[in-house]
Amino acid sequence: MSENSEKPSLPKDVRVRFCPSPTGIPHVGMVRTALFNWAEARHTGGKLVFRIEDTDNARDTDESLKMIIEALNWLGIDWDEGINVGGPDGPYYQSQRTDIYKKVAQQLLDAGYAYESFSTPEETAARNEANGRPARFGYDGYDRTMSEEEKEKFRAEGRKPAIRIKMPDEDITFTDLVRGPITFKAGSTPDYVIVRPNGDALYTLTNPVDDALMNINVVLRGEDLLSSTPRQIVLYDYLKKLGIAKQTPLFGHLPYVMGKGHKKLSKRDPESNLFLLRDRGFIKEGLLNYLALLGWSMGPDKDVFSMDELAKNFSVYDVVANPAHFDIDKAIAINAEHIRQLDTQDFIERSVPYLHKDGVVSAEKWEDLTGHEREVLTAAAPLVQTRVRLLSEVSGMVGSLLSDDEYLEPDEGALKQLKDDSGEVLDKAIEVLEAVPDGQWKADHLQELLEDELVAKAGFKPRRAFGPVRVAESGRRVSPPLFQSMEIIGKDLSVARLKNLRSHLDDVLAAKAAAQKDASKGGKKN
RNA sequence: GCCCCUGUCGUCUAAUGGUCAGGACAUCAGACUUUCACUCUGACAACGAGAGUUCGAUCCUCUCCGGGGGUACCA
Repeated sequence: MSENSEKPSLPKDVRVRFCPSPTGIPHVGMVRTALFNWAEARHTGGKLVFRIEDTDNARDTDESLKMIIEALNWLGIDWDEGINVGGPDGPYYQSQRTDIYKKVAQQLLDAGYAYESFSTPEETAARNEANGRPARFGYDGYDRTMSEEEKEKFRAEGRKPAIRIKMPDEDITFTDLVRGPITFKAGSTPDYVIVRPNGDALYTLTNPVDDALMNINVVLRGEDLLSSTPRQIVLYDYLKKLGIAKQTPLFGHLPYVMGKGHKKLSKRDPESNLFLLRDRGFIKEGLLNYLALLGWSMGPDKDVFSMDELAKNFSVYDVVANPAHFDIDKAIAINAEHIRQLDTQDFIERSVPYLHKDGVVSAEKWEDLTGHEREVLTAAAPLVQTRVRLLSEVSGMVGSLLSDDEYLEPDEGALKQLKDDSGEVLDKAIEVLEAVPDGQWKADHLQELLEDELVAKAGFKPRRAFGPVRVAESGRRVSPPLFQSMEIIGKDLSVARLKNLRSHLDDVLAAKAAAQKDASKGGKKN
């Protein structure tokens, strides 16, 4: 869709990958990376490979791995080769590929592209300091020219070498798919370790080797990996010479997702935790849509779209390079749009787990609900769908409709709706409503009746008239539309609630007055 | 220190060598209304600074400043 003469064009058969390390809980930055890779694959008709980079035993956990897979499944981000689905280049767990890395490291060594390095980090730092270089100068290449005799001496002492890649002394340039041409100056990237002295291959080796073996030709990853690109480019050159890599992939570095202030969204931020967002009531469509907006946009006037539209329109060339802040309010607003777009039945079924968690219904799944629950929810769904922005808000809206309590304790906001004349309002409402024949207990009729009796005849302002009735029926200041609610609740319970609020009214008003007095004293507790 | 990325309303972004610099979220005001929402109307609000190129720069170049990342035997 987009063109950019400064940027290289994509290969015919795009092969992208998503390769997380299974550490910690899935976070939005990770999901956004997965999403863009997915979108690029779907847009171009290419393939998405899903690999797990579990080379860091200390931090990797099975729990994390399960959560990542669950996250992708929930979101509907699917892949073509890799974990669970297999493919021609497996295994797709790096922990099962150690022999491959060992062999490649040896080939690199034999070809002279890599060398054994006996210097410990401490020794390197000490040399830097002794030579007047900052300790952070990095590795100085000391072992590169070490003679065989010296190495032999170290081995005799029982020292084991790390393996380092030789970096050429020249500028390294590549054209980033999102940032354009980037040049790293010669000498700015030291010889780096690919295998630890204990034989463990590091990310620096495993990632490019697997990408090469899995024939990945487009790498879309986080900006944090940008500065490791020059060393990978060098490694690819070596791998190509060894016949291991077909090509150097194209790189595109996606901007960070930032949290508050100028900090990368950290795992401690609750909005970074995918499952917390889901618990909060984000639906996948809304969350994904919002995440796609972080660093990309569909066009001037469109920011609510589906996954299909994303796949149709996405292009890595349109990704912007500057970091984006995660704005929970906008995320919620986008989510609300998607909730409204849901088919009503779909909406209510997706709400059921949240309702169950809040103790509002008897089961986790729609199919397991009672007939009465389903009936009420079906009637209530259209009333609440435009009134919630997150699925977790549904409970508050339908709670009073599903409860069979004959008295609902007014919450704090509801208290404010109750005035000195509320008793008269309730008396009148009870009188009028008790006389309604069962067959006429319908929202329209109730509305007509109460408007007539309370407003027109009794002269109450609508707000003053319906406020107390609402409080009686819902216990809250905010509720779904009153008359429809009363229809759903039914005559007996509706009237019972009115009567009960009426009989509690004096106490409630007294308590309210006391609370106000308290508050005006300074509001300090203890 | 050195290397690299980045800078348009508070936030996400669009567009452009010449426009009133557009939209969305948020905020505020209003309409609708039985509450709250939905919907609609309106308001507020941005090109980090300085040079240079140019008839003209938000856009091109340079410098500075701000922010971020790297400089690991993490990824």
